[in-house]
Amino acid sequence: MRLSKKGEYAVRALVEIGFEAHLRPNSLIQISTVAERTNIPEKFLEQILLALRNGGVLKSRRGVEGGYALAKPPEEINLGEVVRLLDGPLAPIPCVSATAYEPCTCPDEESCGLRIAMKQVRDAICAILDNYKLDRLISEVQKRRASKTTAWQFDI
Amino acid sequence: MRLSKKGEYAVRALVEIGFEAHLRPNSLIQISTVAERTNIPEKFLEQILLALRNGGVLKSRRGVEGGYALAKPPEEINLGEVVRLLDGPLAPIPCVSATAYEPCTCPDEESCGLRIAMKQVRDAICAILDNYKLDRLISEVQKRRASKTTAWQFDI
DNA sequence: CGATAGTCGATCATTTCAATCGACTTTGCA
DNA sequence: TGCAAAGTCGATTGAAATGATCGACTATCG
Repeated sequence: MRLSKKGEYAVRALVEIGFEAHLRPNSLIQISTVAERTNIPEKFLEQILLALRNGGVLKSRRGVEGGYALAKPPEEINLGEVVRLLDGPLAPIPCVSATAYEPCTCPDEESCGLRIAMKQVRDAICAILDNYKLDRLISEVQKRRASKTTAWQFDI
Repeated sequence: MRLSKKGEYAVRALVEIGFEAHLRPNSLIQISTVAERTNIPEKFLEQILLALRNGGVLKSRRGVEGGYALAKPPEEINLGEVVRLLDGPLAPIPCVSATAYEPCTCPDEESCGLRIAMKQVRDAICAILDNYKLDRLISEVQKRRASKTTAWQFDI
């Protein structure tokens, strides 16, 4: 039931890019900067950001002063979308996928026990990720980062 | 976020074995029979049943009239246990796994957005699978199989 | 023109997955 | 005792996915 590195890096990078957008609206951030800050191999990250761009989540500009930015406001980007873009369907098995259904090899899909259970798992995963908007995630992150720095700031 | 074939086959086979136990208590069922009924490659199924046996979910007897049966009552077998046995941890990423934690490459685990979101996913998956007992699953299956056959039986 | 930065396709090594093979052991029964 | 049925076990295989890297190309700005 693992998320791939691509899916993992995509979310981590997106949080960083969204964070930057929050600090400096209308700015662009470079692949190399994102790679540094997130600890993601730069060349690999390149592929991932490109996929996010082609999927309409990011926009980019080439050349000097170029870089990436969110293609839409963070409240319109949800994690389900992002993970699907890089990892494919969220469903644990294809016969319970709403977005990429494929039949199973079991004798009868209607009464298949595995399917009954995995349908519930799929629904639970989708309920979380399809409703997790980037703005909410970023504010969660911000809250935690803030409580780290202020911890010693007030401790004079 | 896929379940492997092993995990898939394990649950399907277990439902079949549990079903048999319900119909004929104290009986053993052969690999070949399970393979036929569930449409699972026999030699592959062999590996899986062996793992379930070594994991304490099934018991077996060799030789003539040998076969497999549940090692404990179906209300003591949960799907989380079964899936972990064949597929490893349920968590989407190792840094949110309770049973197999491993650190991440992100700069700060505490404030990592990916981790915040995936923790929730992990909890949701575990809440479902660790509480899904085999007896409940089997009765769900039975209900659906029954409604299939009686559909025409009453339709005289 | 030249530096910067994204784009794109190809390639690669490793691991995982799904499955199969063959030899072996245990068991029950004739 | 010997044979057939059935589980056990280790090795191997082929294919695919994964994670990553390389190098050439293109757009943009000053």
